Amino acid sequence: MRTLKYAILGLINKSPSTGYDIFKEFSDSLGNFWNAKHSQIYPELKKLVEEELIKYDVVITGEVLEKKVYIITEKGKEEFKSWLCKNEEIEPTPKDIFRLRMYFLKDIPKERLLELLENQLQQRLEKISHLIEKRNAFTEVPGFGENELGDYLVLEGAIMREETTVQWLEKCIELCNER
Amino acid sequence: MRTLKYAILGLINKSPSTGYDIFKEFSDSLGNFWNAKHSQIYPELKKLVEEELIKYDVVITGEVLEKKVYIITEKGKEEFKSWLCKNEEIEPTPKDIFRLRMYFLKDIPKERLLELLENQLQQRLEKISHLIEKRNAFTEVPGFGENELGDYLVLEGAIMREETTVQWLEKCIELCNER
DNA sequence: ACGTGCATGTAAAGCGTTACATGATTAC
DNA sequence: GTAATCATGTAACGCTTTACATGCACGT
Repeated sequence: MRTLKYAILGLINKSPSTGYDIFKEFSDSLGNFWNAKHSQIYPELKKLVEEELIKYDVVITGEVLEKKVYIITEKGKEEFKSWLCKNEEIEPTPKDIFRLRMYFLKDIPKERLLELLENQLQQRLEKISHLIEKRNAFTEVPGFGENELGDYLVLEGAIMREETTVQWLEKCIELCNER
Repeated sequence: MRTLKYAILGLINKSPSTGYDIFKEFSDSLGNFWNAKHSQIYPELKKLVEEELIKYDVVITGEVLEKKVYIITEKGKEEFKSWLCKNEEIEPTPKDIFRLRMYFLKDIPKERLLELLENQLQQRLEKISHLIEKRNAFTEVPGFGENELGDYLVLEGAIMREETTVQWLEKCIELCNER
């Protein structure tokens, strides 16, 4: 499916980037729905150059450090946009180790079970507060056509998703506390 | 991390199963948070036998068809329960191709964008109705200690997750329709 | 001077999907 | 009879993570 290919192509399409820039973006906002390590990014960039979807300029930082700033080609733009407009089946539900554990909760002692649930809850709450901070950086909701709409929507989606997870965890705690 | 190992171990711990049984369970309720193809299951079963966490009896179905019914060993039970009680960091947000597309929505023509969103919405709604049917099979909410509590909780979690996705899609449609 | 971050790569191992292969059972 | 399902496996490929490897730039 080569999804990483299109994720990278999309980022370079937004603005010229180095491999390291792309890596950073995956730990930032994009991390809410895609990510990759640098060991996957650099070989993929090489491949994209071979396919003539991107090219690069070498830029010097400081005295000698060379970095490759990638830019998208016309061919790359076309291929990216054609991918972007494709329809798709919804994906199978993503794997989730914690839910797998909960499926087997009968074999967890009650006290331990509640500890595990509380711990997850705390971690999720912390994550939400980070996400909300990010949302606060938007002074207002972007309108259609504005650059930031994509960023805003996926951030909003991440917050909604996390809040629902919290509600689910609270429900689990409630049901496990019942007699 | 060997998560598949523990998923399989947990299933065999619940009740003796063949490889095919396990495969079926992954397409059923478990599919909401874990799955595997038979090509991954059979080699894993072999490995678990080598590790002495499970063993099997050969049972004849019909005239000649042999099937291997796996059962968990004491060692297997111990290792499974020890895994089950382990605490864990929350996982990075799962990858989601559709959200990746939405992040880049600026490059999708408005009409096409709305088509894509509506299509996702329909698929999610259908999925929800299947999940709700399954929930209806529970005549009442299982209490703590009952066998079905795990099943119920992860099903409930799946429904909540899907409903939130629908709300998010509706929000996307609304914001993309503005002005 | 030293630590953190910037910057780029390769290698090996693990995980997952698709395809290749085969054959019996059961319900219609 | 024939189609769907039960039943079990291997091989090849692709994607992802962890580890190996190196070195500069910049702020304090």
